[in-house]
Amino acid sequence: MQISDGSSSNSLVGEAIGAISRRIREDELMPGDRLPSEAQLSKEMQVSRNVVREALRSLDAMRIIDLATGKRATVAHIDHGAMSMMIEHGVHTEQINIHQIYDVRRAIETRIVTLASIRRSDAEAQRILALAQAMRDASGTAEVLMENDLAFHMALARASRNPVFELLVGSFQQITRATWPVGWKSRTTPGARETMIATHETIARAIAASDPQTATTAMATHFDESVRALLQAGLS
Amino acid sequence: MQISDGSSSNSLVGEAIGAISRRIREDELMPGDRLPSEAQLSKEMQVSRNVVREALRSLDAMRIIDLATGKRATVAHIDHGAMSMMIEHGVHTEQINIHQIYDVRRAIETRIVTLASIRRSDAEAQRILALAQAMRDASGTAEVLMENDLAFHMALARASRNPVFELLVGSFQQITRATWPVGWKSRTTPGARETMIATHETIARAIAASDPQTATTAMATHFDESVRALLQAGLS
DNA sequence: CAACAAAACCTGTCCTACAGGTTTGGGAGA
DNA sequence: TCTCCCAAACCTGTAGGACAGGTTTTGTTG
Repeated sequence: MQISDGSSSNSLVGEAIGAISRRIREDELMPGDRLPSEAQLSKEMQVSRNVVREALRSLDAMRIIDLATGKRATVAHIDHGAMSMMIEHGVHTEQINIHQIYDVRRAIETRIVTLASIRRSDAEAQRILALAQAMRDASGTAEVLMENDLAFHMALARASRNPVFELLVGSFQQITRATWPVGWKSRTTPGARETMIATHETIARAIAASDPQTATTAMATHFDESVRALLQAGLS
Repeated sequence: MQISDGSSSNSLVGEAIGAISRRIREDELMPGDRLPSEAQLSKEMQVSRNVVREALRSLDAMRIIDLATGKRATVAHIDHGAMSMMIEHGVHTEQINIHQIYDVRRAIETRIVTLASIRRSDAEAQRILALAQAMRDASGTAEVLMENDLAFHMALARASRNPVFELLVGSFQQITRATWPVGWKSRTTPGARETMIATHETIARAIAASDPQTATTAMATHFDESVRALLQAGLS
């Protein structure tokens, strides 16, 4: 249904999208490399500059290229911006619910900590420990705590050395930001909140100690606990 | 960095993207609902129709809305088209390698079979069994076998009743299509090929028998075996 | 040879025009 | 009154031109 490999849709814009992405592949352009100008593409494919622009916008929306005024389009680095929007759209239109996202995150992040335990650099281990500490330091301010929590999970994904995991964790960040407070508020006792922070510390220490077993178990526990908190808050 | 919640980039198109997605959210439009016409949006936001069109194209590229000639734009159902292209782009530009994708698939699909074993309808169980059988029937023709293999994994994702899993499995389909033959060819002995098909049958039967344990183990084995096959083929 | 300024190039936005789909509303006929 | 059908109104797809700012290239000067 979509473009992908060979040709494309029946519209000129669709064909242009196909032609441009094919060109990126066939010329083996790497991130940062520049594409031809709109005028040149327009001339080459014999379509109006309008069509070229809409095709470039589409590729930009998918984060396949970067657009900037005055400069020519460049091949883009992977980035979760587009996928974030897709996920958010799915949730807002009730095609996805929060539990489904947590289930996916659990599956992904338990694997991530396993890999992170094995592959993390020392600097990454330090940063992860620091973020866990930052969570504890900020335990009084929900918003700061949340941002450190998100950064913590992102740091794990990065330490897994798999950009796809990083992409996925990043994609869920935005929607998590919208629902995180629900889970936090449902942890009414100091003990429940302490446990949540302590679990992050356990994960951080296990990764620093290159102990995948402990790290993975702790992450699984963390998600079990988070889902319970969300359910308790009566979230759909 | 991206739009998402509040406002947006500094370009008119960026603002238009933000305004339109905000409108979808605030008006609580559901998939299939129609958006205002380009002319109307253009008048409302005081920008040229050109800007509106580029914004709509962007949202279409992210599969947030559907565009069709003559008709007004409608809110879209979730679909993996955009993510497929993003993944393919990542692989072609060497930002992602095949092993990383298999690692993610393993993490996701072991969870999928667990869920599918529990949640699958009888019809889904039948279809999954039928696809495993189709793989065996087509074992002589690599291409048909591959398509049935892909359909098999897609059917599992659907039976997990989590649209995010479906989205992810779908997203990896296109790139898998490009690398699947490598793994198949590296299974040089009839025994290796038989094992690969038999594992799918084991998974199918376990799901039909609502046996998550067996299904999950078999899926893990399947991925271990697939990764070994790819390594053996010397794939980067 | 380095620095700078002008020229050439490029993208962002607007406008107008028209070909061909789609939706709608009204009229003809039952 | 209701149904069916067609024409009018509406809408998107594509083209081409124009111009205001950015960015890159180039050529000249110190």
